[in-house]
Amino acid sequence: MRPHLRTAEELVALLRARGKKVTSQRVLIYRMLLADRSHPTAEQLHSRLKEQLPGLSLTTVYTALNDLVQAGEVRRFEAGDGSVHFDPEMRPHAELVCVQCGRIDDAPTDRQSARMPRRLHGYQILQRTELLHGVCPTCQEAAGNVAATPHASGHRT
Amino acid sequence: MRPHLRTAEELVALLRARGKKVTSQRVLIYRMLLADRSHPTAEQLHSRLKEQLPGLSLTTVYTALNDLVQAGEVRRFEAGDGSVHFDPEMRPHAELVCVQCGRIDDAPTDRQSARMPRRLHGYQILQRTELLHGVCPTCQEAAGNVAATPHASGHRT
DNA sequence: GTTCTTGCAAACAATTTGCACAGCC
DNA sequence: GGCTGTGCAAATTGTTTGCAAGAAC
Repeated sequence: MRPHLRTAEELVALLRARGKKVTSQRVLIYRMLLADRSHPTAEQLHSRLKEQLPGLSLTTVYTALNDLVQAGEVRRFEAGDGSVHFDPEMRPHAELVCVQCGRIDDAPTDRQSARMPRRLHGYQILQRTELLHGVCPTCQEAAGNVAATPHASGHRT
Repeated sequence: MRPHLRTAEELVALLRARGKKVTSQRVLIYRMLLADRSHPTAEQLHSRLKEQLPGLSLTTVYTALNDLVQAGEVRRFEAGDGSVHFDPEMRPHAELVCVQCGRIDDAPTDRQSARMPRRLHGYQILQRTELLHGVCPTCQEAAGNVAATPHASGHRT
């Protein structure tokens, strides 16, 4: 029992199974998303894809991504500042979002990250999204090693 | 050491401390947000507030909310379908989001919900947001008690 | 051949910005 | 009185929609 799509071939199978057409655009879009671990936005994806397929329209990218999200094969989330990102990794995991540079990493899924109750407070839980906002290593250094070395210095204001 | 604002009076103190002006609008907006556990959007908040203060503009609501978010006194998050919500509860907790009706509840904060690592994967974690997407009790019933009673019936398609 | 997809442009919705006036301090 | 907040309208940004032509089945 496969968890979720991971290869372009599986995408083809999914599209067929859903009565959708397998177009070169969709395959390319999905390939790009799979190969991109940076949690790109629709626009970022589009601009990268245009290099390979100049005629590709943003609309098509949105359509393809939305389809995938609806099919439950791609995760879509907002970083917190309004930017919307896509992630092909559907296994439960947290996203590390840098509030300074906007960079996003997948948090190493260990203990609690794997937990997703089937039911909670009467709700039937289908999916879980965890966002951890903070400062990435790079930005910590850029901000001077001051903040990098936790010396119990109040970080308010 | 208070965790975060909980009363309108504290809001006044915060504004003063930040050199901001205490306007009737801001107090009203914050009061309304505090009294509203439904995780309203800026527009919902605005339309409710207009009943009490007809002249209130949406711009002002946005400004006030953004200020509060920046001050770290209000949480802002996207439900997953594009709608942006605000929540005055800053203590770590998860949001239960109904994918059918859009209703949002706070998940009873127990065990794992309280966990927020200070550091992870090199990141300095500042805030955590957990979204649990699922079907609320009401929508489960509406969809017929079929899905309500887990009988291993595939819920795909 | 029929149906779904693409690409372009227009339509939309949500949020921000510029500016003059009003209100806090 | 000085400075910030408010309200209105216009500007922006991100995403969706309508439609004709093209590709997949």
